[in-house]
Amino acid sequence: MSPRSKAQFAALRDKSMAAIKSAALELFGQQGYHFTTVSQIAKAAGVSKGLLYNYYSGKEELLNAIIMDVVEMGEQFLDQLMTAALTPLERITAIVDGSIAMVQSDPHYWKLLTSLSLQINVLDEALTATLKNRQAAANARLATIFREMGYADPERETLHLEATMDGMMIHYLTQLEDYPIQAMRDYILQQYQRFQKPE
Amino acid sequence: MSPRSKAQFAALRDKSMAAIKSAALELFGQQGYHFTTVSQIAKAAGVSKGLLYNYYSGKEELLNAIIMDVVEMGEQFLDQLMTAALTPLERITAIVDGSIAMVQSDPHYWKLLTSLSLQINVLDEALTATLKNRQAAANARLATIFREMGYADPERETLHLEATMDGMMIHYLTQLEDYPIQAMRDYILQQYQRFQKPE
Amino acid sequence: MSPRSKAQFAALRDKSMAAIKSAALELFGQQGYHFTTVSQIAKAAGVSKGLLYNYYSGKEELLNAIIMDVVEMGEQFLDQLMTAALTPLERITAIVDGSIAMVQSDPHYWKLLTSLSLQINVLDEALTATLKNRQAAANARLATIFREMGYADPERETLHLEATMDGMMIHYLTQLEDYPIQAMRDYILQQYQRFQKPE
Amino acid sequence: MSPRSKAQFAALRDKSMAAIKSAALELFGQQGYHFTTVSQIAKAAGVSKGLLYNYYSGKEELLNAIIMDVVEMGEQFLDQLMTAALTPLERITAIVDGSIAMVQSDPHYWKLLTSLSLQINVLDEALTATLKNRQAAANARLATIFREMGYADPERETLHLEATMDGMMIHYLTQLEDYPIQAMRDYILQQYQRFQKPE
DNA sequence: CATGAATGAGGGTTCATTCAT
DNA sequence: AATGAATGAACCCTCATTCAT
Repeated sequence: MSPRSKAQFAALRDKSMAAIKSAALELFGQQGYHFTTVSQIAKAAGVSKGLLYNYYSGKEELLNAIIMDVVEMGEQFLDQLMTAALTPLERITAIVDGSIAMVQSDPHYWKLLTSLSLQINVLDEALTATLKNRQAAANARLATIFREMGYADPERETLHLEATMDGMMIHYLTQLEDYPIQAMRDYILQQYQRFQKPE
Repeated sequence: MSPRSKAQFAALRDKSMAAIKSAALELFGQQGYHFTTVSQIAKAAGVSKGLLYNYYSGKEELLNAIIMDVVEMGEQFLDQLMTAALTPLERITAIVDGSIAMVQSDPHYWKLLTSLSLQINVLDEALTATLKNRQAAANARLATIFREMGYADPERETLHLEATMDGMMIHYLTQLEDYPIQAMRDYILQQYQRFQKPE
Repeated sequence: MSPRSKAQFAALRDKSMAAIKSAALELFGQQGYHFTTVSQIAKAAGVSKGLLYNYYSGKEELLNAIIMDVVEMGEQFLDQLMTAALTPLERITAIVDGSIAMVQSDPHYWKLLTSLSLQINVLDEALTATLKNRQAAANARLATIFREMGYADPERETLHLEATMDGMMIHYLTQLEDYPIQAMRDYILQQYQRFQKPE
Repeated sequence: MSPRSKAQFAALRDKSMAAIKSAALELFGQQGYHFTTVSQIAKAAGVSKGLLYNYYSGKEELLNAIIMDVVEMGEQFLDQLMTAALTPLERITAIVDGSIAMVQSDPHYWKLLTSLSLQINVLDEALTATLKNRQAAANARLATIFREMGYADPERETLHLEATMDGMMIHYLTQLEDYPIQAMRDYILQQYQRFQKPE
């Protein structure tokens, strides 16, 4: 019936949406959310401003879409890791190394995310709530690893690892090659390697 | 009719500048840097926009001035702490507790500062460089504490403490009363309490 | 596989055009002409924007088509009334009551039409001229009623009735149930009932 | 204290606000509200767009301000008329003639107002409510005239006169010199001249 | 006949900054 | 030292319309 099939329309749409998201991610990461204009994004994506607004209700929704994409990528990473046949220590090592790799491969973007999470009036409440829930779920999974290792308070251990990792990350993001990230990584993992399960 | 003395002018000037900085700090903290307008600051400070521009070349310089104030406050705190008659462990405890107290007393403001430090194009290069130097100096002083305690690699220990502290802070700033900051504080300090100086 | 007959195509076409006009009428009436978008009309009519532009050269022509429909409905009503076997007073009563009934049955729509007739740059000149002619023709028919009744100046009487009716309508449209439209109707008709044909 | 006195600032401000309102009134009247852009208004007023927004929160508030100005002019006219030493018939004559003169002197503007009162989503609720109240107050004053003349139902007579007047006005506004407004005026007043106070 | 992706000119609005006094 | 009126560039967003298929 249709001159273009549904699938053709969908392909067109998906392509444009992906181009827009990709351009926005790049620019938000490089310049920051507030300093990036919708015009810049449209131009970088090779589409008109109007088309951008056909697919995203505004600059903020575009940001939300990007963040959700990344959240889901992170969860898939954690899924794979938790279902793989690994010892607890190997899992932790994979998490630490995976996190470092992610941040190293796209530091601008992680600056953006961390910064946004601390800003007021930028992320809308619905998204903030979602992120909180997802974070809690991830924490619970991490805690099972420490429980398996025999830690007395796995939840506290989870929070401690996350604090150290996130702190390390913001220092790395601020200083980049001046920060001894590999040495820090080794030092963090050392503690878990030395841990002896109490009788 | 008698002209005001130079001292009187200086007093007026200092009072206005302080009012401006105070108003800006308050508003930046509550609303974020980008969502705070110069007009709002001037109105809150009880001065005209024109006067604000007499004292500060713009919104950004005002931000810089505020940040430098805080940096100096932090350094004074560290000064007092390092010259007081304390054991190394007491010093570390004071640093940890002092940091937590500061963040708890004005979380909005620390959200702002942390967020800004991760944003690009907001803080100018000169200020960024200054902050880096000051941070390095503070690190060196912290390292002396760990050296005194007998740690094998005091610099690494400093970075580790800072990472854990900063990570904890951003989690606290994001979750506030949902974050068990006291328990984390105890756990962090525990490690230093248990440390045995190698023979 | 057999191609559709011309009649089938025409039926499809008429159905789509009617759906579009109906949707447009509804939306223009509810939201006003300016606040209704072509996309909304197409969606409400269940057709694509492209198809809408196949049938109507744009938003304005669609409006014109709707207005012409109503003009023709009004003329048919007048036709029936003038050819029916009625006394002059019955005719006037029917006109007054018919007008009130029409406006009461769809006040949003009549708000729209009245408002449009007063706006500049919305209705194009050709349509405005047409409306003027049709109005003049209707006036002439109305005047015959008053002439039949023996009024000295039937044209003036026509203008007077129309002014009173239209004024009453805009007050009704503005105030709706707060306006005593039935009492006004009675009062208007009373004057014609009391009129005595001069010898 | 101030480099410009308060009065000087106020004069500057009032001059600009008046220029803006005057330009807006002119353009709204000529082109209609929706077809007039803020840029056009600013240019016609000889000020920047920014200044316009210093004084009016937007296009709509500017419209509201203009409407309120006119409402108050109308009320002043009615005030003068009601306090002057006139017979009831002279008062009515003055109201009719005054209304016609107002509409004749600025037809575009009255087209605008009438059209707006019938449009949805244009005038905000607060203004609509205010206009309703003012209209009711004006009606009450008009009714006192008819009461004084001895009409059995002065309120109804008021509504009737207003309907006829407003209807006549929209016909005049639509047809201008083609509409026999003086003849209509005479015919309307004739009815009141002939009225005999019942015993 | 029918689709909806794509356009782009132009709209209303904001706000850091300047400047005459 | 101090004011606030005035600027204008740039922003986000809308929507009637076109067009390849």
